[in-house]
Amino acid sequence: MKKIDILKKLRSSKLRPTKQRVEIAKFLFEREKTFHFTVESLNKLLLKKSISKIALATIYNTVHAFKAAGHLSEVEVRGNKTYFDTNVSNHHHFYDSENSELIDIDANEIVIQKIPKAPNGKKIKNVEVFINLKN
Amino acid sequence: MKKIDILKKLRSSKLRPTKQRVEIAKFLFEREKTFHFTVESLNKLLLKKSISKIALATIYNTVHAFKAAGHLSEVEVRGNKTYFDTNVSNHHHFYDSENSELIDIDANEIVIQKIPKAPNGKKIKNVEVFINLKN
DNA sequence: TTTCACTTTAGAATAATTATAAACTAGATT
DNA sequence: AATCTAGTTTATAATTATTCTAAAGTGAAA
Repeated sequence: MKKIDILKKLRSSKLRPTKQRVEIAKFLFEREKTFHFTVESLNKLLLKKSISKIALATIYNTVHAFKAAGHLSEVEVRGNKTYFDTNVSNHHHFYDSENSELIDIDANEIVIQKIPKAPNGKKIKNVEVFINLKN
Repeated sequence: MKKIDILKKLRSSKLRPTKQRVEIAKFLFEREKTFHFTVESLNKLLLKKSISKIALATIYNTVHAFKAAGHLSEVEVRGNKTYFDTNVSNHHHFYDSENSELIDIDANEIVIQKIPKAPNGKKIKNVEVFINLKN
């Protein structure tokens, strides 16, 4: 993803392209593979990579803004920290609790044959499958 | 579940049946349906029900001891608090984010037809399906 | 270039959970 | 039954993740 696209991405989602947002967006979205992270890990990685220090609160703000704009998805994982995923398409996850690692599984890699109907008055929003791993 | 069974349950899992543990165990396990809770909600409910006050730290200790002994399972839910479930059999969940409610789904209510193989050197521990609900 | 709503920032505040260390107790030993 | 001891409870402090606050900074419209 080029710089111009990052700017488009931000503008189209009504996020003013500030220095910090562009820097974080470049770091998150200018990569081939999808990327899983917590705010803490992202902060550490940004500290290593960048010249300018970005406040932790800004990283929280920015990540949540990207999530609200649909550029990041939040992944529920057992544990204390919140994980985010640059893959915002409908998909599933392997979760390796040994090293707290998430691995994406394409939606078409899992086929569900039978599923219960939603309770009274509710509808199914989406289905998420977690395959927990062991050694 | 009778009181004698609670004592057996605790003894068989090498948990000394203290007053607090018996009280919490009775509250959690002497019921028909499975029960979902957070430490906070359990604390509030115990305060209402019981005569004796149990320290919050003891509730954390006890819930984790029950989990370690296999009497409770931990459910991963998006959000800040940790949910526990008195249903320790292999099963799945509806999650209603409107009111943060979990509903059990029996293992045989969901049939998965196709599943990817585990990554190099890893094995599949278990598969958890979350059906997220909307109105 | 001026203006102003939006943003960033450091630090304080909050909330969930875990650690600490002193007092307590179940159950074994005498 | 009295004593002992390792395991347990408790109040409180500490820690950790996250959110709030309010002052200073900044994109971009006019």
